[in-house]
Amino acid sequence: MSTVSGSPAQKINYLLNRAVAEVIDRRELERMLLSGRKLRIKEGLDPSAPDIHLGHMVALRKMRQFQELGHQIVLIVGDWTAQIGDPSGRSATRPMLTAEQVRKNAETYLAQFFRIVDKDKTEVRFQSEWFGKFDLGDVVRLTSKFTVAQFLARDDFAKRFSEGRPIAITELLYPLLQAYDSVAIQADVELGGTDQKFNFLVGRELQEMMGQKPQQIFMVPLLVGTDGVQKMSKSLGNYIGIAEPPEDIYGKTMSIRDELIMDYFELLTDVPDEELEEFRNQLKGGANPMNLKKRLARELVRQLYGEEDARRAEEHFEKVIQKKELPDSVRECHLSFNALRFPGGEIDMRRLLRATGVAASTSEAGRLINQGAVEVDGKRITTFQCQLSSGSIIKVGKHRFIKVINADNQT
RNA sequence: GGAGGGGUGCCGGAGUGGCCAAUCGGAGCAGACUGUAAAUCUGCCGCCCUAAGGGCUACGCAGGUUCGAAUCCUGCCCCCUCCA
Repeated sequence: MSTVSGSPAQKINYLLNRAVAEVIDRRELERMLLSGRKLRIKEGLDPSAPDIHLGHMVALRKMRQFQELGHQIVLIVGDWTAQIGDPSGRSATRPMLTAEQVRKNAETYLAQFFRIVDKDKTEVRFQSEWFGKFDLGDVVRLTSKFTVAQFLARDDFAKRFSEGRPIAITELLYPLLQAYDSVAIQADVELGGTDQKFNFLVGRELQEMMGQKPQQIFMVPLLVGTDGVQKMSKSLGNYIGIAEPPEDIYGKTMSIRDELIMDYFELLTDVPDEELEEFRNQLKGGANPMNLKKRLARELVRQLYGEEDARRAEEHFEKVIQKKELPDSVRECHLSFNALRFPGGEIDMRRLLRATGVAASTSEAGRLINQGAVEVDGKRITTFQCQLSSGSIIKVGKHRFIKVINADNQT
């Protein structure tokens, strides 16, 4: 994991300026950081989407920086709010989760979370610690502090309301619960994406109402996903997961559109600002963006896996994608050739592709073959039947490879 | 409590008795072009069958009418809007 070197003052400066969208209240936070007091930095975990991707990483890196300055991360597992489904930035109601799903998701999430954030400087808390004791009276007291108009001020609520689309009552509850979390753990700072601004602000208000000092709000920019349009999110499928294999992280990074390169550098790496400026000039000067993108891809894999894996991922990319050579290792599939033969004795490639899992169905496999997407040992096939020897390499599309081994011979 | 509208493939959204495995758009996949970029163009985009061709499922659920239903009828479930 990367560490920014320098004096505490320099680190604070970096923390407050690099990859930051908005801080409320900035002056106050700066003062608190300089005071030397150990701050409690709150971060919410939404256990409905267990996989962490680069979009989350922007905030996770910030947490890491806070930790390096000696502060305490308090990670809240939203086991209650997950049952509601956070409506932030969405226009549709989300399905509720069962307690069991939440627990399982949280486990996966934490394992990934601690690849970036220091576990020893993190306090993990479950909402059920406090909401489990809530009774109706508490709920009434909590809800009575705010008005519908206040909540309708929130962008997505306002939009849905005016468009006549449904807003579940529980969704209005969401910001309240999240706000109460801040009270429960006495947060000094809450950290997250800009789409959370409303919820964060409710937290501030509620803390003040309940006699606490209102938390400072630290918002990081939202990372645009691999589609180049919408924010990175799992449900949109435009994400790069931090737990994906190095080659995939590298490869997916290479396929982002050029316009995103600098954003990614700024939000996801510690490449110094001066160097980024230089990159921008290079791009303006007509340099091939691919080279910068390779640097970016390397940086990302290095952060998540280390130098050695970054180098290997790059080699893999150059070899397989750029030079169109075979990868070093190809997934092997052992299967009975005889079970896949036509009466004439040749192999039915459609059934083989399905059996190996490359295609979801025989029909799909047939389509792939008809479209010229399938190569056997470097030769494109155009018919379903094929003479195949054990150990053949099959390539489907641009980057799917399998090696088929005839299991008939081995028994 | 009253009135009205609606549930279609991954999503949006046409279709109101046969020409519907279902127009179109998006997503996705593949091919061409490339820098595995983007954009663009082309094709595919339910499942199964030895590709032509055929079969089987499918339009909220369950029945029914009909030679024939996503389309008509009955019941049920669910959703939305407006009035109170």
